[in-house]
Amino acid sequence: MDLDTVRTFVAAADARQFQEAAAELAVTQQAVSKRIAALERNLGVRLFTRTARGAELTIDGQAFLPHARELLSAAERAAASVRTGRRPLRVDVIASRVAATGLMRGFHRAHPEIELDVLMLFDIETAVAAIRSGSIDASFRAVVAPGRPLPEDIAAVRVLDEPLQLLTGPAHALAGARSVPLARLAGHRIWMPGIVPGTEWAAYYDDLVAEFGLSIEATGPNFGSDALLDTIADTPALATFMGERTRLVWPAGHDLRRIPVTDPAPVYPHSLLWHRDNPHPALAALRAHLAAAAAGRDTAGTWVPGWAIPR
Amino acid sequence: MDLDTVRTFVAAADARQFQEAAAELAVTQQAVSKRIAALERNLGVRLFTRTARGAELTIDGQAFLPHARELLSAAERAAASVRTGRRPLRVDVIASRVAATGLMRGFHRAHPEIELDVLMLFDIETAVAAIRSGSIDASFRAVVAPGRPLPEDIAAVRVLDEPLQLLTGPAHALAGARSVPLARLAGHRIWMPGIVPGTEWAAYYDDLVAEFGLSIEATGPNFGSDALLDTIADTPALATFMGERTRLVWPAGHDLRRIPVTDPAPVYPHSLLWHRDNPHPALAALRAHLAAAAAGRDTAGTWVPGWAIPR
DNA sequence: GTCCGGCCACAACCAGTGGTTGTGGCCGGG
DNA sequence: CCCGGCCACAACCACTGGTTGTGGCCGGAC
Repeated sequence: MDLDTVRTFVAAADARQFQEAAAELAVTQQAVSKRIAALERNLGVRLFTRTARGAELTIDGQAFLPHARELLSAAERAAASVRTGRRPLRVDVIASRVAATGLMRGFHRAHPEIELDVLMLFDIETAVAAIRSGSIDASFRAVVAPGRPLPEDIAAVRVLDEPLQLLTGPAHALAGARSVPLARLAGHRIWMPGIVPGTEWAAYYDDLVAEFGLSIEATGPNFGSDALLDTIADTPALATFMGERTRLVWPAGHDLRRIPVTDPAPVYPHSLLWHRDNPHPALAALRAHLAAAAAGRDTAGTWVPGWAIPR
Repeated sequence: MDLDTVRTFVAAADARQFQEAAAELAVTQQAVSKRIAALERNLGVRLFTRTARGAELTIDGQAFLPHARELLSAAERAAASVRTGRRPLRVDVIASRVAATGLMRGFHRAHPEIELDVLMLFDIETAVAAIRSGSIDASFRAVVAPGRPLPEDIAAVRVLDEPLQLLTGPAHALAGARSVPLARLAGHRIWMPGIVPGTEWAAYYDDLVAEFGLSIEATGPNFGSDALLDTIADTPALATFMGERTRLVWPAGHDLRRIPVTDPAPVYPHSLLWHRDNPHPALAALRAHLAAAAAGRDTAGTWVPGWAIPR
C-alpha cells in the first residue's frame, strides 16, 4: 500500500468517477484505473463498482475510506512535525520521571487543539543546546547542576515539586510503615539503577546523599522498570525512590509498598526551560497552563537541593 | 513520502544502525542508506547523525519517530478494515438521523478497545442484503417497511425511540410554543427534503401523515442541512422535523426554535438488525451494550408506526 | 602510531514499477 | 439506434529503486 495510491483512492471516492480524479491529480484516467486496480489487488477486495457513469464505492470501499483519510492526515502530521516554522510545540521531558509527562497530558487535555511532540533528551546540557538552537521549544528539567548557571537567553520557572516515596517489597524492614522520616533511611540500601553520572538527576541524588547521609547505589545497568520492580519485590534489603505521581503497573503477586518520606519530604523540582526569544504561540499557552497548575502549592516541610531555582 | 521508506526509518531508528535494519528488512545496507537519504531530502531535515558505529536519531528524528509509528499503524488499521475474517465490527447507521451515531459513540466510549467501522448505506434493502452477504455486521434501521417482513436469518431488536421535534424559524406561527400537540400540526407546511420514496424512512412519514392528517412536502433535492436550516430560518410558513438528539450547529443570526411535539410524541423507532449466524465477538458486546442502554425507557404517550417491531 | 574492523556513502548498472498513448467495450440518454 | 462518456486492456517507455563494488571515516586494540 502506498500513499499516492491511497490519495488516488480518496480522490476517486470523492469525485465518484476516475476521470475527474485523474484530472485533479494531474494524471491520465488510465493511471488512476491502474492504481485503483493495484490497490484492490493488494487488499484483496473490490473497492469500487464500475458503471457507465462513473465508479461507486462498494461497502468495503466505504469502510476503507475513513481509514484512508486518516492515513493521509497522519502522513500530513508526520511531515508537519519536522517542518521548520509552525511545527508542533516540541517539549523535552526528563526520562524516568513521569510527573512531567503527566503535566503535558494535563496541558493536552486542556488544549487538545495544540499539536504537541514530546521527546526525551539525554541531559540538561543537550536540552539547553537544543533550546538555544531552536530544535526544541521547552524542556522539563531540575534546572542546572551546581556551578553551571543557565545562559542568559534561557528562561526557567519551577513548575512542580514532586515528592519522592520509598518503594519496597513486602519483606523490607520499613514495609509496614505509614511514613518514614528521611533520617531513618540512613543505613538502608537504596538502589537507583540507570542514574547517569553528570546529569542533573545524578546531581540531585548526590546532594540528597550528602545532606542526609543516605547510601544510594547506582550500580548496574538499567534493565527497565520491570526488572527494577522484580528485584525490589524479592529483595528485603533493597528499596528505591519513586516519584509520588509515577503510575506503575506491576505483575500480580508483587506486593510492593509505597511509603511517603517526611521531615523533610524530598521533592524533585521540575522546572520548565525555554528560550526567551522563542515566538511559538503554543509556548505561551503552555507557560500559562503550568503557572495556573502550580499556583497555591505549599513548599513547607520539603527539601530541594540548594541549587534548585526558587519558586 | 512512501510507507516503505517510513518503515525503513522506524527499523533504522530501533536498530540504531542501518546495517541491522537492512538485514531485518531483507535489503542491502545501501538500499537503506538511499531510502533514508531520500526521506531526509523530502522532509528537508536530517533524521540521523551517522557515526562510525551506527546512526543516532537527531532531535528532528526523535520528533518524527512517533508520527512515523502512527503512520504505519494507521496503514495497518486501514488494511485490517477490509481483511476478511477478524476485521473491525461494521455497523450501518441511517443517514440524516443522528441518534444511531450517538449510540455508536456511547458504545465506543464503553469499549474503546473494540475496533469499529461506521457506514451509511442507502436503505434497508441494501442493509439487509449486506448483512446477509456478511459485508456488514449490523444496521440501525426503523426495521422493514409494511408488507415486507424480515428474512428468517435476520434478527432485530428495537433499541432506541427518538422523539421528533419541530424545527422552525423565529417568524413561524408556532415559534413561541413550548410544545405543540401533534394534531395542531395539521395545516402547517412541513418540509423534509431528501426523503427518498421507498425507503423505510419515507414509510415512517407516510404513516405519520396518514394517521394525523399532516402535510409533509418532500419536494426538491436535498442540498444538505445547511441549506435546509437557511430556508427554515427565513421562511415563516415552513417547519421541519428533527430528532431530539440531533446536534446541529447553525450560523449566528439564525434564530431557530426546537419545539417538542406531544399527544402523542412521534418517535422514530431505531432498531438493530444483524445476522443470526454472525459470529463476530464484538457483535455480542454491541447487543449487550444497547440492551443495557435501552432498558427502562418509557413508551407511554408516544407514537410509532404499526409496523414497527415491538419492544 | 598504526592497523584492523565495522559502518555508512557514492558510483555504476540493471530490472521492474508505474506512467503514457492508443484503442475497444459497455451503458444510458437523446 | 447512434452517440457520448467512462472505464479497462495493450504496448511502449522512462525513471525509480534495487543490486554489487568500492572507498572513506572513525574507534578500539595492539
